[in-house]
Amino acid sequence: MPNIREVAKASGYSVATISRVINHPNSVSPDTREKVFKIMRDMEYTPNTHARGLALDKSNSIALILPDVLDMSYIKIARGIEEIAHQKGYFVFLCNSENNHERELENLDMLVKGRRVDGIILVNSLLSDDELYSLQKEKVPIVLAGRKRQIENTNAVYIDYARGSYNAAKHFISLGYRSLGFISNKSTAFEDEEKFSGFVQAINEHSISINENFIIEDEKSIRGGTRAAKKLLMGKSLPEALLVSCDPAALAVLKCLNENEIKVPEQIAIIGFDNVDISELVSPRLTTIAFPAHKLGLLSARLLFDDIDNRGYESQEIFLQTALNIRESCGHGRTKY
Amino acid sequence: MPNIREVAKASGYSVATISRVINHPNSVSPDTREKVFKIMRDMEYTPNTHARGLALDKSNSIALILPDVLDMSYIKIARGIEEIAHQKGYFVFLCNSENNHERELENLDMLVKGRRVDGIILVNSLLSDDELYSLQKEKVPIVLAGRKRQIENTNAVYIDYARGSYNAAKHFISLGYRSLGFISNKSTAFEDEEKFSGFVQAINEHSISINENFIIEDEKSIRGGTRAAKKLLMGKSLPEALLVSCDPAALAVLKCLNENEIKVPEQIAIIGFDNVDISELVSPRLTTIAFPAHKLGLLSARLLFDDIDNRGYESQEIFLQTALNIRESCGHGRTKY
DNA sequence: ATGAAAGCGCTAACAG
DNA sequence: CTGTTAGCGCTTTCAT
Repeated sequence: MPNIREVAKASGYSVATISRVINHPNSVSPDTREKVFKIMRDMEYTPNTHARGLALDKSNSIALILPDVLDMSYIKIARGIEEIAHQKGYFVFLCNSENNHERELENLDMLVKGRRVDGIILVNSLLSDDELYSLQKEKVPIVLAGRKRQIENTNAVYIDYARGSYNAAKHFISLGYRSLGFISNKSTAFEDEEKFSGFVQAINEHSISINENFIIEDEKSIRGGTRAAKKLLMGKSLPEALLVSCDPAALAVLKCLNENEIKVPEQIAIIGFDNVDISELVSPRLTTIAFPAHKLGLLSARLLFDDIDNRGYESQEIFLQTALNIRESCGHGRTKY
Repeated sequence: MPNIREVAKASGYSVATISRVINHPNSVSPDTREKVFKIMRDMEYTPNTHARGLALDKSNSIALILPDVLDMSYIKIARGIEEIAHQKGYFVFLCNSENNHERELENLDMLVKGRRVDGIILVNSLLSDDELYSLQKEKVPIVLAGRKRQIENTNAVYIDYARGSYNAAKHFISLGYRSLGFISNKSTAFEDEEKFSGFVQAINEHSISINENFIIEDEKSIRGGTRAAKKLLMGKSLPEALLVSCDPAALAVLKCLNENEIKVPEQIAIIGFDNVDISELVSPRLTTIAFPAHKLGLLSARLLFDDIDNRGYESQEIFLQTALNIRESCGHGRTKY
């Protein structure tokens, strides 16, 4: 693997000139430029990123920190980010924080101080305000994805989860349901609190009372959904309508209800969250709250690169809304009572 | 952000000593070791990876190249890899080749020559033997995941896709089905050829003839499955049993059949591929060919790190078998005829 | 057990 | 437009 000195030697130019054609091609005569490019191609020269990184204190890479790599919604976000990064010639470090606060912090430290990433996208981060502040002090561009910005001067692309479940609950209410249940994800994530709060808000606006037996918390997964459904079925009565914080769990609930010969939506209406691909393939087709995950990724990345390319820009906060995908499981079209 | 010189100054030791406590803690007196560690902690010192990478020609990072980040099976692989890498203190570059040969090559070049990754895991790679050879010449540890090794001296963890569909087809045949169909993924991927070849082999062993109308190729997705199902339904007759190369497509086929009031498995039996989580939540529950994606990731990573830590080891080839998850859609338990 | 200094490959002054 | 060179932060001989 040749280095810049060998390219210089082979081309008859100096090291500085080679460096120039790489970094400022216009500052060099067209003639030398072409010659040098040709030689670089012939020798299959690729600049060493470590050397360049050391000299410029820049890595041409960004970090993406996800709470859970196996969650399809996060993956869609990742995809959007990778797309933009690739366009810009950046590579992305994939970090799975496993919803673990400590691990997120530890990774961040290595990434920022050690690897000198040029930017960071934190998806549904667990960081406290203080931690965010000290990250800011490192002067590395950040964007908070999925989470409302709580501190000044930071880019954020926020998904209005609360509004999403608010709308879903409202939809239930408008269809005449008065007894509502909620299955939430067991986690400390900000996102999950929000989902619940939107639900509660809708309920309060209609002075409907909440039956605590219909509020169940379990793992964000198929298993969690199954367990929650079983718990629900053990009670004396069922809610008329049920909002489930994630589609996989919602699908599991659907399945469980089906096995117990409880008709959806006739006996109990259901709405899920996330619009997982499969949700329209089940029967009844699952009504779900969709959020633009891919777009979230794209926007987060753009915001980040705006900041990287042009530090000092004013930071932005973008709100993204969810959409209620009305299908069959919510009993839309039923006669109100 | 302090550098090693400042730590040296603050501690009263030389730069060399600081470096030693970081890299060879035993080559230094216990006393200084403790002192220096403390100072490093106090100053929140983290070594600069670029400088270290430059000096050692090592990056403490590996590259993971995937054909499609949005495919759940690949993600499970990625997860396994990330787990091991994190344990070893490595970071992973996530690269989406988008099933694009050119892009895979280009990324590889930057990654190996530019970023000096310490190892590469190629999942279902599109690389030709020649390309693989020249990669080998760069002396960077490689493991081929998902794909049979075709060149000498390279680590590979291979999934026997062919055997998977062979077994599925055999299962169909043992249940008495004689008219079989196959919906395959439209792609140039090695994996997809294999799936088909296993199917063909099973058929040939029983001198069943193949009806070309029942062999359909479409996109590896829900949409592809839907289109394929429609095409099938437009024909005069339906096969008795259908093998579908991926679960999302299989689920779409199920749905489509259901809408057309064709009973599965009574009128047509179905087996999918990949064991997507949701496949056991639909009705009828989807029989599917599962492969150990997470394990594949784990093993690939271990093989890679064995090679990184100890170059010169003999390379290994590991075969992983699929498992036929028999559920309802294949008509298992029906009376043979 | 510790220190001094060369060198990893590249970029950006600075000088011509 | 091009060349010379210091220096980025770290590791590792080579001394002591």
